[in-house]
Amino acid sequence: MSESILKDFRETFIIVDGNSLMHRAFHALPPLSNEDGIFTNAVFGFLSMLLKVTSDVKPAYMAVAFDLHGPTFRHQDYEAYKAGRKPTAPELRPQFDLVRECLTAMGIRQLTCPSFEADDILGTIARRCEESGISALLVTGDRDSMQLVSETSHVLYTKRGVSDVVRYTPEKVLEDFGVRPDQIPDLKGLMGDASDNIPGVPGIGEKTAIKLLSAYGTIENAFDHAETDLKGKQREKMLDGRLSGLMSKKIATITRYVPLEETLEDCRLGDMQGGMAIFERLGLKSLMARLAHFAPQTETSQPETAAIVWQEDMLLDSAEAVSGWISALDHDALLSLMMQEEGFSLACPSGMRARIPFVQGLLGDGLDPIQAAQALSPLLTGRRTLILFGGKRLMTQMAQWNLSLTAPIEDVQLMAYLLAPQSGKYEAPENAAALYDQYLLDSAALEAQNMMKLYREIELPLLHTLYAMECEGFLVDRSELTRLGEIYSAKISALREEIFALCGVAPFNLNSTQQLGAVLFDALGLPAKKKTQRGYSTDAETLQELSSLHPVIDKILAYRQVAKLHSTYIDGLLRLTGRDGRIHSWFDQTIAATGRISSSEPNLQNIPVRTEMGREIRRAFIARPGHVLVDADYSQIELRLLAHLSGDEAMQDAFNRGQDIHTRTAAEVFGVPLEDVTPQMRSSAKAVNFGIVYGISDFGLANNLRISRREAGEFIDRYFARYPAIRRFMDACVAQGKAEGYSVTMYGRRRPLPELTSPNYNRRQFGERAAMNTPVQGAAADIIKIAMNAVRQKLSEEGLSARLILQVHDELIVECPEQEEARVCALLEACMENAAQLSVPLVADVHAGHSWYDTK
DNA sequence: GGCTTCACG
DNA sequence: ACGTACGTGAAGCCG
Repeated sequence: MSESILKDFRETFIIVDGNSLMHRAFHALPPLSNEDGIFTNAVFGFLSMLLKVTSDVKPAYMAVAFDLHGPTFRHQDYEAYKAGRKPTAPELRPQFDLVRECLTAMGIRQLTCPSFEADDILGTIARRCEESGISALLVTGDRDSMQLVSETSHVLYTKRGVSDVVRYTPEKVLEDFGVRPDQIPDLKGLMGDASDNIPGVPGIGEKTAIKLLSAYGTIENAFDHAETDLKGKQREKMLDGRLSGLMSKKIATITRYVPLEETLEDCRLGDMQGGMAIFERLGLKSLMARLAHFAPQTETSQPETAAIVWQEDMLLDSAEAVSGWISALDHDALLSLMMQEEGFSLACPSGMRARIPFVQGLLGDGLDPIQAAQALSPLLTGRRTLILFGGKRLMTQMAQWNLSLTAPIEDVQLMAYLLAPQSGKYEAPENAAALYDQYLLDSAALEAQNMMKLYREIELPLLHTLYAMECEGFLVDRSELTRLGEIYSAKISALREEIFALCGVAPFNLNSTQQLGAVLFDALGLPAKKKTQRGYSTDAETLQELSSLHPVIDKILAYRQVAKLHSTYIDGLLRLTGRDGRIHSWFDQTIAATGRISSSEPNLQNIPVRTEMGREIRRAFIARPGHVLVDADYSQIELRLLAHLSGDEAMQDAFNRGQDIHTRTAAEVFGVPLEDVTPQMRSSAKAVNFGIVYGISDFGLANNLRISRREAGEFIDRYFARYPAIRRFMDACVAQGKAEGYSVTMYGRRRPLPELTSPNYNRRQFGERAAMNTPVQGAAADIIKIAMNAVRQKLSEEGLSARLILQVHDELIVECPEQEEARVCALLEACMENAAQLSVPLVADVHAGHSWYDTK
């Protein structure tokens, strides 16, 4: 973050939208109050954010802008606007006075102006900074402010809560909004903004608005051309909505000329130590500690963990330049490397940085991506540790260019995932220098959260295990897939004819749930049960209940089943089979919030098995000639973990005796001897066991077992009466989650659970179920990862040519020469069963066969 | 692009 | 009064 500021030696002005950030802070944090019963959550969140930005950016100037109440110039002429305003919560209102008291004590200026809003003040400060050659950083949670972004004025947007921030540059605004910053008011003018009660041009949405603006630049110009250039509905909407659109743009435009008394120099930042006393009074202890870091350093102060001072970027546009730069490197043990669209970026801790831009088009100096990668080969195969972001992706890319990446690596994407496993995408740092900075920060955070071992001993080795699996791939019998496809096609045609005949209507698109709903529930008059957002629900569960009312229902269900098999599995798999006849799926270890691995392009973790027709697909997954597949799956790993983690004696006893857990549960719950358990009883008990692992609710169980909610509740009560330690464990999971804010597995993997403090009942309930499920599902994920790494290592140690080719959550598949079958079966079983030492046996069932189908 | 449906653990 | 079982990915429709 400080990098772009160091580059041009400008001073930075941080201007904060006080109202916006206070609201963000208030809603992001639980309603904490101090010893005196005063609510301080918003004050804490706000100041915490302020100190974070200050330490990251080291600004020369700082000010906080606040709204004054009453109508504003921008909105006064627009009555409807007022209706959209929500009253400030009673717990928040007094915190504004508190935070302003704190800011005053810290020597931070507060800027207000009657009739103007905070973002108008932001606009004014940004303009004045631009005129004075100062960089501005606008801190706000208000997307309207994006129009103020320029080369030297950036917006630090608080996406969610106060810690999740994104820095908006002009490029980033264009990327996210589809228009330049100065076009944001035009965009709002066209598409409107429901949250601000800005109407826009009725009927014009985001996509159309962006299209019009990229063609015409401004909303005015778009209106001028609407009559001649547009046609049909769109032309009509634009002509009708002209006045509303121009008015909307006016409302959305932030003024940059607010009459402020203060000069920029008035806002110069001091050491803020004056805040100490009031922080103490308010009981904000952790802020005191952080504020102390800003105290003027005395000579005896400890050396800080020295931040890197990055040198100028070297531009390397030839193989010779790259070699020269590499040979000039210090003997640093580390080097960070990123491959981006524009080129490679490199940085090492001595401060040296370089870029290798990719040559554009056919002309010009420089290297194309392959040449650049070739020039980097000494590093890629060297002994220096490379710090990467998404190392597996880079290894795959290099392999496509016939290059290898064998150097030891660190993967900051894995670190970021472990630190925040549900944020989904992990934004890549801007360049290798920023990547190195993040590596240092994330390493420290992993240490502090006791996850370094998880990273180093499980996730990082797993990256290589997964890469090897992807390279191996899974051999498929294309002719078998084609043969099945023909059978499915024939069934689809036949079913389609029968369905149209039975319905007595003209052919319609059977794949359209809307058209199907219209036929079943309007034309045929069948009773509609569930509704979806778009009309009737036609899912399998709903249709099943109508089965006895009309013969077409079963045909539709059959059609759906075969159509799914054909489109997703036959067509999908054939399309993704490589030239080597094998399917190379992508395994992603940075997706699932619980720590599971995901598989895509294609997903090999959802190949059908539950119905015979679907299971046939597995006949096409085969071992190569002279080889077999060895398949091993954990038996009830999640329930065994539950028995272990909860310490429940009855459940542990069942596993220690090798009993069928669902039968034993049925015997317990129904109070009958094991041998008297009927299949129905076992099936119900199985549903309860599943429910327990998912975080039980009477509603969910009732739905699943098709019994009343009351009966389901009684069922659960009886279950917990027989397994009391499990209830205690579940309660403890939720309590732990609420106290710490996250769930944790026995290997230290964390999953933040902000839902647990949500004011929304449903979100909170969801949080509780996730708190019960995550320690179990997550630990199972950890254990099979340990097993996978062990399998790779043991196969290598024993010199076997067997290779791991697939993982399906609790199942591993190895392909090996026929003569290795017995050894591999034993090795696989041992690796899986010894992956963890639990208080109950961990059991894996192993089977071999020539196709995946045959291993069952 | 969001919704619906359905495949797996 | 509310409205859900936990975790994923892919295909197809529709506006």
